[in-house]
Amino acid sequence: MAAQSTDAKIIAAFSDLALKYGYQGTTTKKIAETAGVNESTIFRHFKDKRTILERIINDYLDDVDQVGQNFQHSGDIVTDLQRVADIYNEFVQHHKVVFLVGVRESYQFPEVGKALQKLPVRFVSLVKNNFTKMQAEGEIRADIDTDSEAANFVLMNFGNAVFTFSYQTAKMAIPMTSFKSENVQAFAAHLKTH
Amino acid sequence: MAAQSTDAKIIAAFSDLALKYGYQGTTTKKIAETAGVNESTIFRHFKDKRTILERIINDYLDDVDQVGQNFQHSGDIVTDLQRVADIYNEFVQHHKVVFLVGVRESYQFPEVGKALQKLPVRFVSLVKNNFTKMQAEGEIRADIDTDSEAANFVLMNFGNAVFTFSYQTAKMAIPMTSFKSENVQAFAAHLKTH
DNA sequence: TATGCATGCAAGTGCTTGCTTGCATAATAT
DNA sequence: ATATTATGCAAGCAAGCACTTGCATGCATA
Repeated sequence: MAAQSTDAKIIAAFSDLALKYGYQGTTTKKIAETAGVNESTIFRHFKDKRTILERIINDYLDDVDQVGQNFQHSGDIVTDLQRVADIYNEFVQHHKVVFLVGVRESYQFPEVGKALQKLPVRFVSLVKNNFTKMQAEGEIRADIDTDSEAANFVLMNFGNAVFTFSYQTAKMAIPMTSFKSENVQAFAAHLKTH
Repeated sequence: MAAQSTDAKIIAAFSDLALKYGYQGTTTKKIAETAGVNESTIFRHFKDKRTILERIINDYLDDVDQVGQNFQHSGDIVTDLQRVADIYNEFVQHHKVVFLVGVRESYQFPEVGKALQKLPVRFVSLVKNNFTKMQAEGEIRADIDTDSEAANFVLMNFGNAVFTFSYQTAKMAIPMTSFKSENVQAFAAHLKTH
């Protein structure tokens, strides 16, 4: 294990705790314990607690405008939507602190709420463009409303992500492999030209 | 406006604030101000802050096992799913405090998390039963996987509910009328026998 | 060897939180 | 009329919070 910088240790501890207890429930004392660092050290590295979150948000902001940018259009609707679901899921997992704080505590962090809004916007347009292309190719039906379908698909992925985080302890969450092979597959099959 | 009992005023104030600021962000001082009641009065009516929430959870629990019980099967898939979406939405609106605290702060309230899990379970089975019946009637396709379709529909409604609450200030939320006439309609149309 | 930097440690500060207490007052029920 | 009940009010308490400060210590660099 590579030696972690103090900054990194603090951010890792903060992230761990924020997932479990939320931002408000994450105290600087607990961050210090978890990071194996003195509490005062935290404030030598970060002006205040909020600044730790802001650093994490900045990482997210660096990524969000590029997500799905290198998406590979396969020509098959099922494959494509499964890829999109994967990209969405990986992005959310990678930025789960921002995602969860945004969903849970955006009333405290308008900035996080605003930042998070970019996600559905980007994915809806990604999916919608894909649908339009596939309609032209004759892969999917011409008579569908691409706006509604794209919104539905993103809502489904969003719902699944929130559901997974909220209920992961309860074994109710759908494993990603099943979500793709069953749920996404079922959704995609309906769009296919027949 | 009918004179509200002190209990009711406190619960109403708590609910208002919990929606805006979450449970942790709802202080007894603010509850008192909002309810127009002295802070000490709160503790004469409720053992502690948590008990206020518990009262609200009990109301939810009284309802959740009966939701959708009097659902009227119309025979038309679009109509039926629109009705289900309505029932889901009304239930969530009516119990939004439990819904939101459950989504946001279930790590603090395992009881709320557990209580909330009943919702998707109930709706999935409601929708699935409906699908099975409609397949027998020839209204919807026989070759669909009713489990996946029901899960997708509930995920979509859940996602939309969370999304609406999180982003209602940002004008990004989908109005319920559009959600029904466009999103639900698109979903349902795919299931129909052709 | 000397200098600077990052950290630990211990103490503490001011604020907010949930919650309590004792007493005065007014309305309500008997 | 008397007793009971509900409330307001003011003060306060213990705990937890984010954050600060001063000093000692070790480590790396010059």
